Amino acid sequence: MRRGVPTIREVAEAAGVSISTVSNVLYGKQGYYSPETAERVWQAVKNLGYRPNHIARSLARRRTFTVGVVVEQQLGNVSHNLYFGIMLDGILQGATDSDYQVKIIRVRPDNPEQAIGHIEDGSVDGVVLAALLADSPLIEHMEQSHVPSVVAGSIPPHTKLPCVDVDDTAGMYQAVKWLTQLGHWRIGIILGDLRHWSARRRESAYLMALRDASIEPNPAWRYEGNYILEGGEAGARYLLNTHPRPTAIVCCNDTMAMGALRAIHERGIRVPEEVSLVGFDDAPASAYTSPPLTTVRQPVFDIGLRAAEMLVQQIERGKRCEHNLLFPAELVVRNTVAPPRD
Amino acid sequence: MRRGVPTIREVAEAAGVSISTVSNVLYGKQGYYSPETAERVWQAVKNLGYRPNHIARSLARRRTFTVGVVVEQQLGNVSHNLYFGIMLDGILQGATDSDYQVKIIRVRPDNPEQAIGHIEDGSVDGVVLAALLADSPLIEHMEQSHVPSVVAGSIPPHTKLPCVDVDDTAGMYQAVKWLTQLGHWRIGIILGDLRHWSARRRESAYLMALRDASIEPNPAWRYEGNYILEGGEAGARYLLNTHPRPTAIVCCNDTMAMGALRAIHERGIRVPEEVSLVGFDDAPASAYTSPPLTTVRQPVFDIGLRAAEMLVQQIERGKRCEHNLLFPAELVVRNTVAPPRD
DNA sequence: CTGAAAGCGCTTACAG
DNA sequence: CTGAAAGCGCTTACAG
Repeated sequence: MRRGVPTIREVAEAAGVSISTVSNVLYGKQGYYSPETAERVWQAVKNLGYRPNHIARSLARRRTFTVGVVVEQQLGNVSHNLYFGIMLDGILQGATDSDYQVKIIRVRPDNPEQAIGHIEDGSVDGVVLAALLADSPLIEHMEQSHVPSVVAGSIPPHTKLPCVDVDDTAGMYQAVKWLTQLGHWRIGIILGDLRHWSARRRESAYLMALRDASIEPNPAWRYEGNYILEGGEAGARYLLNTHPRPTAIVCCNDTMAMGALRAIHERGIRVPEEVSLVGFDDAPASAYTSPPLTTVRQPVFDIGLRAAEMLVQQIERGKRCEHNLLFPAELVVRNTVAPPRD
Repeated sequence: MRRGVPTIREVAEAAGVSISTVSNVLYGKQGYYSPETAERVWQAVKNLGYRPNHIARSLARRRTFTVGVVVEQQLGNVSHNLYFGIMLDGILQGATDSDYQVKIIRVRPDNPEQAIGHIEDGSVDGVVLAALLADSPLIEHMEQSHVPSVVAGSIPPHTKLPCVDVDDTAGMYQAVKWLTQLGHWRIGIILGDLRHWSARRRESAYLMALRDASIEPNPAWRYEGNYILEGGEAGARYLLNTHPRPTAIVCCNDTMAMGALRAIHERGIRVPEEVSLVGFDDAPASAYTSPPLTTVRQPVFDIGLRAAEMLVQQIERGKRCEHNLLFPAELVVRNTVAPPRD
């Protein structure tokens, strides 16, 4: 395996210098070598097709220049939602801009210890914890850990770790408040997976907005979803069977709103004339549903990007970033909301 | 950075044995140590919270137990399509099942050399090339490389590298043939990004199916798309403005079909009564469009999974796998296709 | 400006 | 069964 790959030693021999010198010119250390030496070294590098071994370099420097992205292995994450892909893209951008590579660390629900092993085994300089579950032991672990971390796409209430996320409380509050101002008071909700902080926070914001409008929340209009299409569909079916049924339904992400839309169509109910619908995320597809979905936008790519940047800073400055970063949510008005008819 | 992390030396001291012995018990080498020794070592490991350093281990063994996933940084990949997320999930599964970690290697169109550097710098034992562009220098490079690789989600015509993908030629052929059998002959196509082999192959299959039905392809009914929503929308707008317009439109992926659906609705044209529509992928959302999308299913997760498995085998057996793996495509009939009316 | 040497934290023959 | 030693491919003071 990997036979015949040239090492720094062979470069040194070919250039007729020591390996220290090769290393120095590779690093461009000013004042450590003459121009002629550099020239010979670069020639040898080129002739041999030499590339520094990243592993050896990492061991010697005790820095790997790679960050880990830790993500739960489960529904609603990678495979069922563009959310994770977009965030990963942002993280990739932020990391590679600083010349870090990225490794995926997947945590299996039944075996978080394995993930911890991969975080602590020296193979990454830091990790971004992506949309972790509320009961994940990872966050408590990372608070004690020597390896730097930042939390992205979720804000555990009491953590000391730096977090970057959307202000979903404000976003959801605004959306529900707007519905109430339009005259809706029978407002149903299809919740996200409540193991996520985001889902819990969005429910709280919904309740707060109702209370502030002096509307008593009706438990019959509350459905526990899971952030995926099927959950949205089932949720809408359920809500549409309540009596009286809601005049508006808020979904805690757009994927569920798409599922809900299908169930609503199936019943022959018109959106927004007979029922209003609002989502959360502003996923790419949300402008393409019919009718186009009114939703709350969050900057998922930027969340990933900034999380990676904060992590890199933390790694390089050697101390923890003290502030959280909360992006504002933005209400995106399209065509699924209208005042109630009755 | 990472101060205070215990090393094998400290474990050895705590257990009162040599580091070789520690290493041997860690590896469980039969017959290399007494039960009592093992006991003392494990105690020390536990007390100190020792974890073997993965980098040091990699250097010593010249094996990193990590595979790279190389993916183009660009539209239509990660952020715009669930395709990549699902494939990544499959790769993750396949890799972690064999205790490999995975690193993302992103190739920037303007700088493929950088990606090659990350492949060849010893930080991965092998790579899966995910949905590479046809003109990517990566595949030619990997054919010469010492590092094992498998191509996933694309089949470059003449490569010696093992490939795993769907048989999209058969899938597309079947779909178009079916349309012709229903009586369609004005069949438009919204192509994928033609820099992908998949897009080219699907076009060929479309043409082949037309020819086999003695239908002359009309260049006016051919639109070059890009695998994303906007392209599908623009493509449908274009096709609906041709005279006469197609009675059926085939989209080279579901994401574009969703875009097309929107443009069609916007024009007040009914699907499938006035125009039939077929997609490709069977993305999760495709059962949720209205009407639900008829499409060609490909097993994206399994493509990723098997690609990773083949790669691991190649790494461990030390020799290249000789056969490609072509999953059958399956026509999924939902509600967007009907016989033409005229 | 240059190079010998120690060291990064492991593994792996090898000798005993 | 056990340990001293060499080695993996680099980097980094340090002496000259």
